[in-house]
Amino acid sequence: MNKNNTTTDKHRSSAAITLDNVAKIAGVSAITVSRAINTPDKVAPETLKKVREAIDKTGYVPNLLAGGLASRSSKLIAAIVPSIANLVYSSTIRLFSKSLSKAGYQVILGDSGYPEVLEEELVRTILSRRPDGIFLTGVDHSPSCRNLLLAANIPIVETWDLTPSPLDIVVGFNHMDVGHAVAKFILSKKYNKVGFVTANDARALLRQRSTLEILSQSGVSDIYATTVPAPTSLEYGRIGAKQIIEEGFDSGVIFCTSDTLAQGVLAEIQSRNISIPDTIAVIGFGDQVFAAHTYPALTTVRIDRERIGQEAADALLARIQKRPVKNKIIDIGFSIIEREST
Amino acid sequence: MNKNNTTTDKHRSSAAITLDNVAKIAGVSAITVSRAINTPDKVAPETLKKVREAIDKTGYVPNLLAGGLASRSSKLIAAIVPSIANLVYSSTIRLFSKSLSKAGYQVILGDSGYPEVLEEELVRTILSRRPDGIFLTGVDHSPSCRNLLLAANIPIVETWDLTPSPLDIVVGFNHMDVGHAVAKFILSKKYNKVGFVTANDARALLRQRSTLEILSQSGVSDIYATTVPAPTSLEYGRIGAKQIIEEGFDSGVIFCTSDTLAQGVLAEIQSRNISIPDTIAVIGFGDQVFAAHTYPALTTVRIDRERIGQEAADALLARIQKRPVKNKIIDIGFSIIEREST
DNA sequence: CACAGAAATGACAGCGCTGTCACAGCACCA
DNA sequence: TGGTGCTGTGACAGCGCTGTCATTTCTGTG
Repeated sequence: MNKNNTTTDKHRSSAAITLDNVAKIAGVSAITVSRAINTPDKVAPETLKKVREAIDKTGYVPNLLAGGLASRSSKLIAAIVPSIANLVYSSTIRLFSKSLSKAGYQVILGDSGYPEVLEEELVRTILSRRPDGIFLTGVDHSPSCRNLLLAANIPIVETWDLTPSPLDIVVGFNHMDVGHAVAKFILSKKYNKVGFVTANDARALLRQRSTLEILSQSGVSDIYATTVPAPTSLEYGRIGAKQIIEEGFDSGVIFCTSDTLAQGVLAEIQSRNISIPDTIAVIGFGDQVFAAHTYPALTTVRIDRERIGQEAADALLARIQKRPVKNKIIDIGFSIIEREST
Repeated sequence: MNKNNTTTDKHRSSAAITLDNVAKIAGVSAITVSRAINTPDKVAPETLKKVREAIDKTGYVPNLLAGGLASRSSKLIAAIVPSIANLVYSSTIRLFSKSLSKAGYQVILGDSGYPEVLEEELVRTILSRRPDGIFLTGVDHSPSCRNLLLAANIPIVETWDLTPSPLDIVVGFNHMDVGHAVAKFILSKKYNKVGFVTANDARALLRQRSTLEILSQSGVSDIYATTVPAPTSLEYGRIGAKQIIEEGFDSGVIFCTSDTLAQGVLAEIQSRNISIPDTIAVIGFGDQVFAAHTYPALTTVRIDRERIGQEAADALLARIQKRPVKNKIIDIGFSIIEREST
């Protein structure tokens, strides 16, 4: 309330504490305070002590807007995800943030899940903060976005998918391979009919299509499929299951493109008093934390979401610190986890 | 690749496009470009057109670090939440971000859910970005945090709880009232035994305690309670239910401090082939999107999480724009939604 | 037709920090 | 004893933008 304004000089009001104030109090120059904060090993121990005391006394909080402008490094990493309210992405982002914060970077999130906001607009907004790197979900971007992104001249990591020609680095897995693997799993179990509850999302649809591909090659033709809106929810899982059951699906296996959908499918089946997995089996996707604990426990495709975040952070840091990046294409793979629902 | 660097003047490399570049191309001064971007109605239509063309041609993206430094307004709002991977908070944050982005503000998230990171440290980091306002979850902050926050001299909104003495503004509901209301609901249903699966979190514990208070006043003494770690998960719901059932709880109602826990409780009960709600009834908390669609549909306490985000954004904007704030304490209330699980 | 007042534009300084270069002081070795 | 190289510190300019005030041009009115 009162210990501000050492110099009531200017017409601008309520002077916040600046580097200069701290420097004056510590009896050193501003640049020394800067070094004491950012590269303390380049400052003599006694000087450091004086500076630290001055900082404590004043309650100085550095201004990273100014720092970023001067150093041309904002210490900000942008991440664009389809929805922060989707657990699928949040566990990845959580590890991503955590790894980066250890290195002194902060993550700023952009939510691309609002159809009314153009992706390009979002990217512009984000880039105006001058992030030192950017995390993207997916590998499909509009040409204008690609241009913006490339012009920004910062490290980029695309995630959740794979492409032979990433903008910079890509960390993900092959959705077609997932589809094929699930198809083989289904075939090995000799289910007579196969149902699909698929979210209306490019990657989910690809997984479904590639499952179907192998299935029809192998002569499995009793297929019941429905597409539900993205993002997935338990409700849409129930609706999807209801649909295919009413179309005549009465036994076999249902492959859902997310564990959340699968959870809804389980509920719908149970509400009809149909036994799982004896009459209808269910396969999810993602291996969310809850998948192992539903009743019955869910057979699903495990994706190491945390690892995506970790690898993305590592790759970005390597690029930023101009260390060599071993691999521009990082495939984290997947595995089928068999539990009680099949 | 080539249309950069109009002036290869300095030793600094790879010149990005700046306001000055755009101004030169448009044949106006830098400040006019600034106005064309920020206050277009103060610029003549023809000038605006010229400037817009120059911006399009160059692909100029404003630098908000510089802008924020000069204008002393970062257009950034900080939000501190226990975990971005928790849907309870993410739906609030989503609406909060959305409302603010319409007004030209961006939200930067801080995750306070890592016990190894001190809250004070988090707040410092966030404040170093010079946000124009801050969103806090909960009303309990360490004294050092309060000081930091107050010294920042920016609008603050605390959420998810109520207090007679907010730092600035508070948007939430009364957890004790929730407990009382649930107790009355339980009494009205005449359950003989009451179980609690409670997350180890201050607000959840308060809800449980206040439920218990009314219950014991009314002579209900057959109580089975267990506390599970926060954040809540389906798994802990199952574990909690298992515990109280093994302690002898065989009929009545279980009140869970989150819908996620309740979902786990449902699963555990079903896995034991106990009928819901005839033998054991279940009450959740939060009314998450899935609550209406579980099997059986979950009776729960509805909290309008989106409204918390909306009101918080509105209040913050009012403060920032120096409009009067009608109410510093905003109680959004709650309601009990009765479904099939009771 | 002169002049007040609004509308449109520009010049300039400075927001708070850091990169760069310069320099003082000191230990060490031939 | 002089030079070499290191450590610690400071002066200075400038990052890219906007607040402020000054200036010019364009209305409309009596």
